[in-house]
Amino acid sequence: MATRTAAQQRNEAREAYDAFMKECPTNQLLARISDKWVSLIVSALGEQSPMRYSDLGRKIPGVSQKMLTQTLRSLERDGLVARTVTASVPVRVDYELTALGRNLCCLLTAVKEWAEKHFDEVDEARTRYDETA
Amino acid sequence: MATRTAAQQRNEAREAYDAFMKECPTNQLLARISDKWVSLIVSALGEQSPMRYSDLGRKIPGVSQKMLTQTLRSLERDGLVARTVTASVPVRVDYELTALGRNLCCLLTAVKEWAEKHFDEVDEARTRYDETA
DNA sequence: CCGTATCCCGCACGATACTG
DNA sequence: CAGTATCGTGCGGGATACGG
Repeated sequence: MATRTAAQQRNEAREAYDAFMKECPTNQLLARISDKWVSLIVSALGEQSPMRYSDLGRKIPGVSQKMLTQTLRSLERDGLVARTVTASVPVRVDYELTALGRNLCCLLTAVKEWAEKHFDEVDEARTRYDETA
Repeated sequence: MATRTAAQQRNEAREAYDAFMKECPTNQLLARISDKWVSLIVSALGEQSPMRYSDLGRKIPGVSQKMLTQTLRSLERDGLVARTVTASVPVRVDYELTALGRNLCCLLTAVKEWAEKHFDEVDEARTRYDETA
């Protein structure tokens, strides 16, 4: 049992690799931002702010309550959006971008505008690709 | 068999609805771009181009063969990257951004740089949030 | 070297129902 | 109105093996 199998060695290598990778914070943050709900919510709040919970739900097509709440919570945790509760009947909750959030929003709306601008080219490329297949 | 069942009609209506109303095509494209593998691959190709398949695999941490191939294919289909096969032994395949891809790349690397720059603030916000909990 | 094909697991996500 | 709680499932995506 002194001998180490190839599988074991591969596993150890993989674990070491994983451990190293977990420490690369930049990619993690990038992956968090590169999420479709994140970009949709942030850009929605960029256009109009503050917005109520239900406003966001109506503005963003196809989002479920769960994902809306979940994403908003994570954005709040990351300090990108601020949540304000107005205790009344019925309760009113507003969301708006923080300074940091507005900062990021510029970049994301730039991406969104890129999508609007170049959609035709992409669509064209797709049909061309599919025809050749 | 000439009659169309109510279920069929409902289905067709639903599909038409989904196709058109679900959300403007812009948001779909935005969702496609807001994918972590997409952003990682595009930004990798932005730094250095052209790159071989295995180079990309080595450069991007934690990507599987499957996701690498899959994402590259979709990017090729969307006209964002170009794939060049050099028939030799062994085969050599190079990937590089198209003009459209380079265009998008500027924006994505801006996002990546944002992530690098503001990571500390985000991390700080997180610990603050977790403490208050 | 550059993939494609296959299996399979976990969890992201949606649907639904319930509270303050 | 603004959420939580719970359950079911589809599919993203990893591991493995094989083909050109």
